[in-house]
Amino acid sequence: MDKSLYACDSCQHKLCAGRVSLFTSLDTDQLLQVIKLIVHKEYKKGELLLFEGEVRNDLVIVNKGQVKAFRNTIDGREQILYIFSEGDFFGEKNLLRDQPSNYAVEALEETHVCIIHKNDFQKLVKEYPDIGLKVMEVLCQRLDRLENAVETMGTRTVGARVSSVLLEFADKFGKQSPQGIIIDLPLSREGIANYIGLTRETVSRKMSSMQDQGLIEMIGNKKVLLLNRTALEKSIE
Amino acid sequence: MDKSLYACDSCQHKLCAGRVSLFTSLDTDQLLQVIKLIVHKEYKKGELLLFEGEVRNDLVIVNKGQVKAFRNTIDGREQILYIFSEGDFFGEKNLLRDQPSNYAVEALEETHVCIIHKNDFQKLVKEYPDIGLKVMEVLCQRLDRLENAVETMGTRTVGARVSSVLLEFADKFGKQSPQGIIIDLPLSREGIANYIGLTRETVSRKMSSMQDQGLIEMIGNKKVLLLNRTALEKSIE
DNA sequence: CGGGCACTTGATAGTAATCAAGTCCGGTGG
DNA sequence: CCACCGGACTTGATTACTATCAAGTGCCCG
Repeated sequence: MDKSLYACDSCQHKLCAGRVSLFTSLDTDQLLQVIKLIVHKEYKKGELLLFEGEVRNDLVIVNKGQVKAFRNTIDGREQILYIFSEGDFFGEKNLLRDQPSNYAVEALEETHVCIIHKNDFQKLVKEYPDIGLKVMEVLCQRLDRLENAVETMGTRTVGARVSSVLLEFADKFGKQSPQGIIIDLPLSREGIANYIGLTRETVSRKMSSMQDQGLIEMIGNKKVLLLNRTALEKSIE
Repeated sequence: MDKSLYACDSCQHKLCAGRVSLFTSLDTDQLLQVIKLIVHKEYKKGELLLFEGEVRNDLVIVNKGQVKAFRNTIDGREQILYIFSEGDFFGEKNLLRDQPSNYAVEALEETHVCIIHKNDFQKLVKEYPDIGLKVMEVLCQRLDRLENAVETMGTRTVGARVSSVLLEFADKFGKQSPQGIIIDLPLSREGIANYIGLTRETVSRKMSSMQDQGLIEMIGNKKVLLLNRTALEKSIE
């Protein structure tokens, strides 16, 4: 994939908005109209796109890069709720009423976003009801993911938690290769731990033992090769 | 509150649908139109309204009673995801596409529901866009609840988990009284445990210790008196 | 080549699950 | 009205597991 195609420079002229599932129902002219409403912004790794509790009145669409949405918990941990990648959006609650955000959002790498004001977006939804349906669809997907997460977090065995996050990342970030699925991990060990409510040491230990069992193979710290997907799925039980 | 007002008998003639937040934007004539589309159904305690994995094509609105939505996890537990009470609905995913349900739904007590077919509901949404917005709003609330749940389940201390569920139930089912907030527990100890990923013994122990600390007072097994809400909130930290 | 940071590995302690008795309460039948 | 029964809840003892604390180790980048 040539990332440069998605750079914000080309956005302004090509139809970057068309790549976002929200707007797939629109034709070229309509997309051009949408693009006029969009403000672009770029963030470096580690920069905050949104503070926990901040009140905003726009919708943010990730156009390039990755961000994490997280909360600082009362017991001093960081609970990661979502990883948003290209095409994902956040701030949808702002469309309904002005509410403080439940989570902070931080760039995991160089990230470019498209920002659209609540009023403009609401007009779009009224004009093109399909966009509203798309939003609803994404919200339902997000519910699915959180329902799974609640189940995972309630699971008492560490193995099941780590397996489920690897399988989730395999679906979202994995690439098929001759040996198996290669996963580009969006998070560090500590990040993974904060995603599933464990400590980094426990995640580290479990991944090592999975490697010993021949289920996965670690390639540096940022990649994992999933050798035997079905065995990993079974190991959850 | 006189429950008989909400019985399905009167539904057919009075405007039961008007009590549901989904339809608050409609006037009397419109409500009558909606009511024509509704099928009523009743369930006894313990009966299943929906099986895990079942594919349905309608939206179910709880008109009286309470139900739990839950999944049977791979490690043999039951993970409760939601408690739906009067005015809540489920099956919203069916509005978009036919998907198997993520969870089973079981009546916690005698429960009456209103069922509306997907096609009819879609027509309603097109005719009265406010209904679509309401659905979106409820989905966002559900996301809020699950985001909190994920944080809670990631919390390492048992006290925080039990406190958070009591506070949640206090908001949803609590009644103000001179001594404090009286909570009608929708779930047994085991049910609470399955809601927050603990065992019934642990929940029992923690509630006993909270009683010893003067934070709560148990009234039989079905009610809890919340003596000191702010102290309970603080005890989470 | 060196420094720093993320990760791994080891030892220990604390906590919740598990296993196992009891106890309480509501309901039922005499 | 009371005695009994069963299910839900409580409490206790033990075990297993993961967090925590503490050293290392390896890798990436200047």
